[in-house]
Amino acid sequence: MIERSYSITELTEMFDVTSRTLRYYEELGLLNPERRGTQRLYHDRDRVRLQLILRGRRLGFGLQEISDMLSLYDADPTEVTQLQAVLQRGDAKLREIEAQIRDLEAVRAELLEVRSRLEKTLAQKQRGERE
Amino acid sequence: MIERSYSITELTEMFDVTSRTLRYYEELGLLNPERRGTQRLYHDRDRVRLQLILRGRRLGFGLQEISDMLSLYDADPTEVTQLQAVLQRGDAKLREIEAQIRDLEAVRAELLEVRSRLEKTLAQKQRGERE
DNA sequence: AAATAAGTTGACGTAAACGTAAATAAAAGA
DNA sequence: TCTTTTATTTACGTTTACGTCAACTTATTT
Repeated sequence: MIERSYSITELTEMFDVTSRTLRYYEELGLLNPERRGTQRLYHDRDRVRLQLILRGRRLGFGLQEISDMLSLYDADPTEVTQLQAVLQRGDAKLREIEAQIRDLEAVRAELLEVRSRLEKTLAQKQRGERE
Repeated sequence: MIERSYSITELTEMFDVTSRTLRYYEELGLLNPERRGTQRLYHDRDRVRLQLILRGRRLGFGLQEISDMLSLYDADPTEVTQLQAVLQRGDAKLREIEAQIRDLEAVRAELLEVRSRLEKTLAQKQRGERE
């Protein structure tokens, strides 16, 4: 696989975001593009991180929260106690995620119920109509 | 089951929200408490709706979006075409939810991977330590 | 070299979802 | 009845996540 690099507009077009968004994410330390003089040069690493960030946004996470999760990813702690702390935080986040999945599945079930109720009503109305 | 009713502070304590939040939701039409003179009187119906709203918030939905979903719940359209429209909107939302569940499960899988990686590193360090 | 396009740094603006404080009214307890 | 307590409306403030200029600087075309 070849190491690609991207200009800011290439990346914005790729993910349908504005350059402001990319600069803002950088301001928060979520992205760290290389500098080619004054201009930003994004690499695959940045692209992947951006993808993760945007998925997080779609899922309703805040940028600070996303930052925390990303720090779990690339954490490489030297101290054992630090490593254990990271593990704890990761587990906590994992439990949150699992709770969220359960909640979403409840929403799904409720929507399906509503759906079948509506379909029943629809069938009745249509039977009534063709008389 | 007895029909209970709640004052605004009872409800806020029940769900750990402020009265401002409840009034704001009312302003947006998400809640419609009875009025006992000038004061608000919430019933079980309101309590259940509030519960749904707060779950929606935890899942990252906006209040407008939540309002739309609630309107699916209590929609009782008279026209067949309207009913079909509601069904369509419901199906669209359902697909969104399912996509969200898939994304969340991906996040879960990634966190589990990170976790096992960290545990391996931890085991190594601990083996190294007791020498 | 001149013109056009792409990118940069401020800096002020904005929508959503409330927080917070002030002024006032109504209910409940002593 | 007097006084806490609870609640109401009004209105300005705040945080997050960007949008939107403006004023330049740097690259790229022609």
